[in-house]
Amino acid sequence: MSRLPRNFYAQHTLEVATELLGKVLVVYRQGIRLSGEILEVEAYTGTDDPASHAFRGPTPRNQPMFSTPGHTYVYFTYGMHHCVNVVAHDNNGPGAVLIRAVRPLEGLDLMQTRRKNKPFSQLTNGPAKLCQAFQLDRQDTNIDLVTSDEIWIEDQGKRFLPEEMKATPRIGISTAMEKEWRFIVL
DNA sequence: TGAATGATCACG
DNA sequence: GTGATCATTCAT
Repeated sequence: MSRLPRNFYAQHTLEVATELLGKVLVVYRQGIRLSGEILEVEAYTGTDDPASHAFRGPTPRNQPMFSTPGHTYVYFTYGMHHCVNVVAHDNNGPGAVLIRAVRPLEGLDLMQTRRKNKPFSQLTNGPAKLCQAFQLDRQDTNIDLVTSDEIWIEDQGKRFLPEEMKATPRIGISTAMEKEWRFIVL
């Protein structure tokens, strides 16, 4: 159960994205540990990526994407949903990896309550759904996953073979559909 | 297939 | 200040 170190996040955004599959997102609050195995991610970079929030340069919202690798970037969208990213880049940024789905491991009862008693298969199978289950919002943006005592990512030794993973176009975007920067576990 | 629902940002 | 857009979810 080792927490991912800074140098894990300080690699190319695409590299971090694929390596995050199988890692475990942990939120520890009020004595309760919530966790889930990451099964789906998307990479977003900068001026080479029109679909990225950082494409047109830094703004108050996307500022975490330009900061030190290993921070969170949580944004609010569609007037009702939150999504959580991991800041990752090997230069001075920007770059982040959107966590789109996890497999619940710990804290399923609390997750199910927060998800309005949806079946287990639908607790964390979407970027805004998992933020509901883990109760992540804008207060949780720009948190350092390397040093925080509330949010971090662990390597529990899980590895996927190349044939167990797949790259596809990203979901819900209107540009850069040719980039296959969504990575899923089959 | 479309409604919900409001922050964000480019523009001027 | 205004309007188009939005890295989504859910019910119809």
